[in-house]
This record gives sequence, structure tokens and C-alpha cells, in this order.
Amino acid sequence: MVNFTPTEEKIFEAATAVFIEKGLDGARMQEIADKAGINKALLHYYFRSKEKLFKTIFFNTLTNLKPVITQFFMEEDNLENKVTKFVGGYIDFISRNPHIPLFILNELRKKPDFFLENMDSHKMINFSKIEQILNKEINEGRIIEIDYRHFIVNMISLTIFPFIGKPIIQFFSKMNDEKFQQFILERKKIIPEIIMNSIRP
Amino acid sequence: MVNFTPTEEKIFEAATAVFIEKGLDGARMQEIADKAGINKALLHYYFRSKEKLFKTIFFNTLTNLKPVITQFFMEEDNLENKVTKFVGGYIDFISRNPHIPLFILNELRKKPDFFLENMDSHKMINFSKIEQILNKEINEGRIIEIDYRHFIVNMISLTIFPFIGKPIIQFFSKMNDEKFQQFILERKKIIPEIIMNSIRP
DNA sequence: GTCTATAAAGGGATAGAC
DNA sequence: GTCTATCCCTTTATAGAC
Repeated sequence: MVNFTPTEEKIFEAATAVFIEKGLDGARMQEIADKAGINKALLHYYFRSKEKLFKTIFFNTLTNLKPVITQFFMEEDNLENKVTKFVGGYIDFISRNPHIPLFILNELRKKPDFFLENMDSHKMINFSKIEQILNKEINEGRIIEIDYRHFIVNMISLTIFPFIGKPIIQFFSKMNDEKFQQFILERKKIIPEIIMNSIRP
Repeated sequence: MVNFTPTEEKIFEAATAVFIEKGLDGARMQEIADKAGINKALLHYYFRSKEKLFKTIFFNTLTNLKPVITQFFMEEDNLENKVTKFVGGYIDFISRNPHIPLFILNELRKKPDFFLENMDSHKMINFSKIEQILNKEINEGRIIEIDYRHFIVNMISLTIFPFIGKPIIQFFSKMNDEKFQQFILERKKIIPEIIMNSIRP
């Protein structure tokens, strides 16, 4: 993180790991201090309270999710490329940080206001461009009529849910971690096909 | 719950609501007692510890999820009917209990063993039937080659994720609760179409 | 800035009266 | 079976020395 002293940086790294793994309620300041190689008092010296430290971590984590989203919603490209990039980009990112989706969604459910109050949504997502692209394709008869909200939710559902449901999927289909990673990679190809198939006339 | 005295029943109802909303770490015995209209001591009299009370709630909640799953994996029917019933059944159930998926998946991630140790998986799900049905369709050329695991994960992702992502979806697409419910109902029709489309030759 | 020690509050669990 | 009172460990947060 920019503008952080080395100590702040250590705390930040440790807190990120602990909060994402345990959640706000499950995380312990002691564990964060241990992981950062300092003591509890220093946590409060730098970040004042658990709540404030959590906020820093939470919104930074959200920020890390932005690039692939903004690329999808803002960049000029054809529909299939956009979908392929989004799915590939997200699978790569979440593969490296597999606990982030559940962390975000879970904390968000407990405090929905938290989000509204602190997000600058319009700098992140503007539906008008993707809506416009879809409408053009619909009007020129290249795809069927589709509500852009379902289109987006379908794409995100297929991409992210497998990470959230990992323990159940692995349990029932008896995949080890390696097989599961393989399974996830296969989806980079499968999901864009499903999405594009679902709107073909 | 069967075999419960009226007091146990009250505790059970209150604990279910609180644990599902707050999670194991976030739940407070005091809040459960208040909601049940009794005091903390009685909770321990009947359920011994927070951990034991939680286990009761958790596994009962899992049991409630079973019928639609077993119907899908066990019942004799054609593929399209199976998918339609599964999607419809789950959307109905989760609409009535919208916080259950995140509750289950979140607790499961924190303690993956919890599940393995206590689930009688094979009474619940047996993949051989659905695999067999898919293979028959593939061999007779009515659908394309598809890994049954992706087929199942796709169906579940499209059905369940929108509930998990509700706060984000509502935030970005500016739907109120009524509109969101409408959005979810539309998916009963959309999801089976996508799934069946994705395997058409 | 960083530490040790400790205050202060929170929350699960139990004893004992009724 | 149900209550009040209380124990006691855990955890956040601060005071104060260095």
C-alpha cells in the first residue's frame, strides 16, 4: 500500500490475511499482531481500533477487484472478447486469492449500508455502455432479446460461484486441490461458450 | 423439530434465526435467549454449549436443503424436467430462506472437516444416475459431450449465486426488494433455457 | 515508535434458589 | 424447568516506561 511505513505495511499484510480468512467477527487482534511480528499496542497506535483496521482492509480488497470489472464495463471491444477477458481475468485473480469473494459477500450481507456509504460506484461501473452494445446486437438480429442484468449476473455467477462452493464441490465430486484447479481452468473456455450460446438466435 | 418440548422449540427457532444471520462467531447467546423469551442459563440447560447448539442448527439446516437435491439426483425423469424442477425448487426454497446459502458456505469454509465428519453424503447424492442419463443422451447424439461436473456446477451457480450476491446486484442495478424478487422469478425460466441450450448439438 | 502491564468490557458457562 | 447472580476467561483498548 502506498504511503505506508514498513511497520504499517507489515500490519496491513497480516491483517489482510487474517480478516479474509476469519472474517471481522472471527479475527483476533492478537493473531494479527503475532503474524506481523509486533504487539497489540502497536496495532492501536497505527490504526486506532479493530473496526478502523478492518475498514482499511475491506475497502482495499474491493479496490483490488476493480480493474477486471472496469475493463469489462468501460473498454471498447466486441461482446465475445469482453466476456472472455472478464471470465479469464477473474478466474486468474481469484485463483490467487480464493477466499476473497466469500469474505466480501459475507461481510457485505451483515452490513449492507457499509457499502453504499463508502463506494464510489459510478467511477467503477456504468451499465450504459454494455447495455448499448447488447441493444445494438439485438437490433441487428445477431443475438436474441436479453435483459442485460441477467446477462451480467449469469456471467458472474458461473465465474465466481465455483470458488465459493469449493468445499462442497470437492466433497461430492471427490476432487483433490490439483484436480479442482484443473476443473476451474476448464471453465475459462466453457463459460464464454455458455454465455454466447445463451444469446444466439 | 420433532421430539422437542415447547421451550426447546422456542430456543431452536431463535437460534436458527440468529446463527443464520450472524454466523457462529457473530452470534451471541444473550441475543438468542432474548429472542426466545428466556434467559441464557436455560440455553445451557437444554443445549449444554454454544458449540452444541450451533451443530444442531447447522445440520438441521443442511437437512432442509436435501429434498430438492435428492429429487434431482435420484428421481426418474427426463433431463429438462429434472433441471426445471431443481431450479424452481431451489429458487422457491431460498426465496423463503435467503440467507441460508451464505451461512452454510461460510461456516463450511472455516471448518471443512465439520462437513466430512458428519455428512452421510451417499444417502444424499449419487452422481451415477445423472452421469448415466447424460451419457445416454451423448451417445444417442441428442446433446454434446459435457463433463457432468460442469453441468451440475453451472446449474447450481446460476441458481444460487444471485441470492449470495444480492446486496451487490441490488446496489449496482438499483433494484428495490420487490424488483429483485421479480428478477429472481424470471430466472426460473431463464436458467433451464441456458442450461439446455449449452448442451444442444 | 515500540514495548510491558493493566484496565475495562464482553460473553460463555455454572451455582444455587425457587 | 426456570430464574438471578456470579464466575472467569477472552479480547479490545489504553497508560506509561523506554
